[in-house]
Amino acid sequence: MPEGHVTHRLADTISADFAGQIVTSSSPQGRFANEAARITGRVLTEGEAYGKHLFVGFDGIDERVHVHLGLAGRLTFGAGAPPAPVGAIRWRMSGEASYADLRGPAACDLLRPDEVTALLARLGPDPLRDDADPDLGWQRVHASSMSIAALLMDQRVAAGVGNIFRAEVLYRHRLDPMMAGRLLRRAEWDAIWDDLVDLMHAALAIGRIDTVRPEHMPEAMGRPPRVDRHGGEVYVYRRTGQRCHVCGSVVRTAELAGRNLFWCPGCQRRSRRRVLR
DNA sequence: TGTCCATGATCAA
DNA sequence: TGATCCTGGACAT
Repeated sequence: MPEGHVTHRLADTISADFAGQIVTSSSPQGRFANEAARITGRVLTEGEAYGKHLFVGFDGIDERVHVHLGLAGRLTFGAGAPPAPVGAIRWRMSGEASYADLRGPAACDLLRPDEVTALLARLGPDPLRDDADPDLGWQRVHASSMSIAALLMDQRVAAGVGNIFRAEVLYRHRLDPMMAGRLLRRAEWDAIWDDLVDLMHAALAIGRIDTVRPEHMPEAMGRPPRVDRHGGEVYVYRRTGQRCHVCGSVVRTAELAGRNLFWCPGCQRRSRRRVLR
């Protein structure tokens, strides 16, 4: 259940809980058994995240563990010695005082440095990383006739952005999701990028995605709190059929490239700008 | 107990 | 565009 802030948070937790410690590594489910065995007895150096990809390094071995949670994956932590495995645990790692369990990842591999390099070459700038260059994202957006909604899900445009940040950032900038990328102005992209940097850092710090501005928060508008199951206050994500907090229009949804897209037809108008169908 | 669904991405056609 | 993979939670039966 991850967008980029989750992966970065996990990387930070791994570093905080295990860095400098000799770890024990296993694969109760079995599919990562050979690789996991090579980790046991090594000192963990650090966890690091690029977009939705998580890397874990160890002393004395060039390869790094690479994890991508996909839709279903989750990485959880516990204190003390690990209990008997419950469910399908692909990778279990334990340190001096805690353990981590990985379930259902889309990817869990041991990658050589050249493989890591190749993987990172497929990623665009990550709003959560200081080394990100938003111009690389702009180049793709500016050159594309695809919708801005589709482009924001492209990890080469902005690594770590997922369905929630996509929907919410488009809402916050009042953009029609189906507007072609090439019709976006540079200033609009820069504003989107800056907003992603802010929103994703806030989500990283808080551990949930909040995108609603103070003046639109339920308390400020005299309404009861409305926190989505994902854990945050949002404008349109998964609010199909409910009224927009700002203009009162009914929030809509449509499937786009196999994912649910949410938007407010009142605030995100098909404006004077030409848009895709 | 079963089905559908999810903050994702890849692959074949 | 559709099928597929991964796991577990929500919901229906």
